[in-house]
Amino acid sequence: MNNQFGDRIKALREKHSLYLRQVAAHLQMDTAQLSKIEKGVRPLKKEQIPFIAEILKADIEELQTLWLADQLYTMVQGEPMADEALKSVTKKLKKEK
Amino acid sequence: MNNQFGDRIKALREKHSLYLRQVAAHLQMDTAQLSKIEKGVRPLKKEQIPFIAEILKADIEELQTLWLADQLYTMVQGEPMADEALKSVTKKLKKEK
DNA sequence: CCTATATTTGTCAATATTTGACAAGTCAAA
DNA sequence: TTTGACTTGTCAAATATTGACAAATATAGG
Repeated sequence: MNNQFGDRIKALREKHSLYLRQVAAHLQMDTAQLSKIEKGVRPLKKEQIPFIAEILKADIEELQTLWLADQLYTMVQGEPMADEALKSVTKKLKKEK
Repeated sequence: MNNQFGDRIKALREKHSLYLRQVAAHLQMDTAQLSKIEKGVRPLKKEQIPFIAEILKADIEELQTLWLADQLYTMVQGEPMADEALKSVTKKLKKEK
């Protein structure tokens, strides 16, 4: 499966005993939307990560990583050359730094 | 920059002394479109990779890799957690095999 | 069982994005 | 200065995404 981000924010929300309603309000969306985000049915907007990190008292970078990883995984899954491509991108990033 | 795929198919096309017109016809698109694809302005459809590989006598897997790498790079560029996310996806792929 | 509240799922119009097609432009060689 | 190759710009049509709401389901307390 492939919803690390959603699973994580759901776990954090429950850990803090918050209702969808409360978190959703903080993000200015309705509970239905947030529910779908937790389930991985819909994506959260990148710009909203800091807000959700704030209310869940989570590390922004952790959530950014999970969020990106989900996107990348969706893109490479089932691709025969996934490994090669990932390696190539990693290498290219290193060079640029 | 970020157009390995386009650069490669352009180089191959020139190596074989083919006109845009000829390659485009084989892909059932017009030359303007293919020109943009070579320049990286527009993406080639994934399903078309085998066709372009055929006419350019290229290795399908090579082109698939470049194509995917371009997509991935576009997705991670400028992201602070790009490295972490790439590593995590690579790891996840390994586990699944 | 009934009721209340939380969550999930379905739907759909509005909005945004991508695509395909064509016109018009530049450029280089003859 | 004409011709052919390539590039760029534009725009309507096709697709995809989003936001909002209604309805269904799940869960807990009386």
